[in-house]
Amino acid sequence: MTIPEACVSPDPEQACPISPVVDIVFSRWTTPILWALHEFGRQRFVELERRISTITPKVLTQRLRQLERDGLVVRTYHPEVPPRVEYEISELGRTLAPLFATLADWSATHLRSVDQAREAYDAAGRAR
Amino acid sequence: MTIPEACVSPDPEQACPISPVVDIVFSRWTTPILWALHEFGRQRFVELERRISTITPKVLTQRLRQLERDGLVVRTYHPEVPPRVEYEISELGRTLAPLFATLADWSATHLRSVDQAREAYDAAGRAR
DNA sequence: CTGCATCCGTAAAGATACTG
DNA sequence: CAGTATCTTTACGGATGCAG
Repeated sequence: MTIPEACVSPDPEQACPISPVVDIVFSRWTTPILWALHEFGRQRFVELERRISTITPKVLTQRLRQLERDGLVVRTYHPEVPPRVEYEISELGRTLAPLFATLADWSATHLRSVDQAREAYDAAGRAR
Repeated sequence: MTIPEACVSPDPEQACPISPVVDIVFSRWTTPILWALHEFGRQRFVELERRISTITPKVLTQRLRQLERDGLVVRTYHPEVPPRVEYEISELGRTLAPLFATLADWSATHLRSVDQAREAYDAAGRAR
């Protein structure tokens, strides 16, 4: 595991009170994972792996551990043969829903503008 | 510039409609930069550098370019001696304000829970 | 099945020094 | 002042193999 406290900002909070949250909620792969768990409910490791098709098991494990440690995801181990592990969003994780909704709203409204800005920027760059 | 389309998710959107926005708004250093510009208005490169004290000029340049390309920040170059460059939030960037507010709210309400979850997790880990 | 361990390549971040 | 050039370091992510 290479992420635990490494993702804690050293000082940027000084200039930005929301940096800590960003590190927790928006580090790599966390949104797809949380979204999948939120949309499709409790599910097993392989299901998540299949849903987020480009993630590797190693990284998926890392991120799930991180999310579990942060209390956003609950991991349930069933000592059977073969073993079965299920993941689900925690109560704390569920409190992120309005945040994600706001984000989806902004996306629907303004994402196109970003694309246009990029095109304009790139076009101007080529002209120079 | 080493970031442009490299930060574009290859597929995760498939499993998460908000991934694109996350890549744009919450990549490294972007929130401190946007926050500083939002809080203190238009300012020069050095001012930003001093405010976000741990960022290096190289990375600050990279991120500002990225934000400019995405249309979230406006860069104004004054051809004087010595040169003067000013950065400010764009109109599009300003539309992020409610999003940041929601984030700050969540932080105020739930950040403590995350800390507690971490402590509990680490304590249990040591016990094992 | 679920994961952990390891090695490895790439690429972003960081530190430092230097120009127009 | 506003960056750029260069080098070093670190982390990420892929591939493989193996254990419970």
